[in-house]
Amino acid sequence: MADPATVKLTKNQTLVFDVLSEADGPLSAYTILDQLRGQGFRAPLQVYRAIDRLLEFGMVHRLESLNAFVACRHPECETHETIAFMICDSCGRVDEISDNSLAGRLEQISQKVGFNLKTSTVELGGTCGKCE
Amino acid sequence: MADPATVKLTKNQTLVFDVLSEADGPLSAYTILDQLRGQGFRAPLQVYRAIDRLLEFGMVHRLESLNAFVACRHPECETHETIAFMICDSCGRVDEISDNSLAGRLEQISQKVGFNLKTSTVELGGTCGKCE
DNA sequence: CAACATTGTGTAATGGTATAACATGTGTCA
DNA sequence: TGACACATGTTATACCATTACACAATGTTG
Repeated sequence: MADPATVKLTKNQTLVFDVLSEADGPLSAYTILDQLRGQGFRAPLQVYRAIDRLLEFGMVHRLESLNAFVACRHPECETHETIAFMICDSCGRVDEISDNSLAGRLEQISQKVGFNLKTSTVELGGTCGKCE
Repeated sequence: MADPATVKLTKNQTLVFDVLSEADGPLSAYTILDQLRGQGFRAPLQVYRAIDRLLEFGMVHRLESLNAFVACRHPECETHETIAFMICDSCGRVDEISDNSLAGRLEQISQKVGFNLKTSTVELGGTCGKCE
């Protein structure tokens, strides 16, 4: 992802990123909003706009199956095209996984049918080791 | 999926399934509702309830990244645990793919970290061959 | 058949997620 | 300074999904 130290974030982007970074699970936009009311946030759009930029920077990911967002925990990864998430039903913990073999397989599958792959969403549901 | 001929569907379930089967792309619950107003549908819950059962039967799939639903085009597949979708940005066409190697890889990734995999969401975005 | 449980249905209200439209500030640079 | 790009603030609205409650249809089982 983009290095938080090198990307110049605006005030709102910083506030939203900090909330997500300090959370230990995914947060919805409205949860973020509530946590930032003390800092002057008043409308969902303030959150969504910040998130849009953070998504572009690769500093935040969207979990489609939860309608929620997480800070990227994968700092070493500049080319984060294909990321899979493991989402624990039980404790809500989310693990971010970058797997070349998986990425390759998805690319293969696409090429086989002439599909020009741009984005991939891979979200695994289940229970994590700790919760068994 | 469950054989539509062997599963006994209720009236509402049949109506919803037929709308999805005849559509050539994913439909949102509210779009389905609008198409069924002529048949007496008046509230979203009528659609959501039918869809819930159809999802259980495996006759319909939910596309998380679109908040929409498609009829299963994969009749031969009884064990449809792992399905990937290719979604064309341009024409909206959705292709359903069942790939054992992909399913195996996801299971491997999970086992490696002690994650008990139950459900997987794989949705690929891009442009299909025809739209290039 | 009658009593009961189960499941499906109808309706209204509400909650949760996301964007459109428009106005205002703020920094940069010719 | 003026023009521009970009971030922000605010209101309203659209879109997606569920809760709660009442009632009807169906299917057991005695």
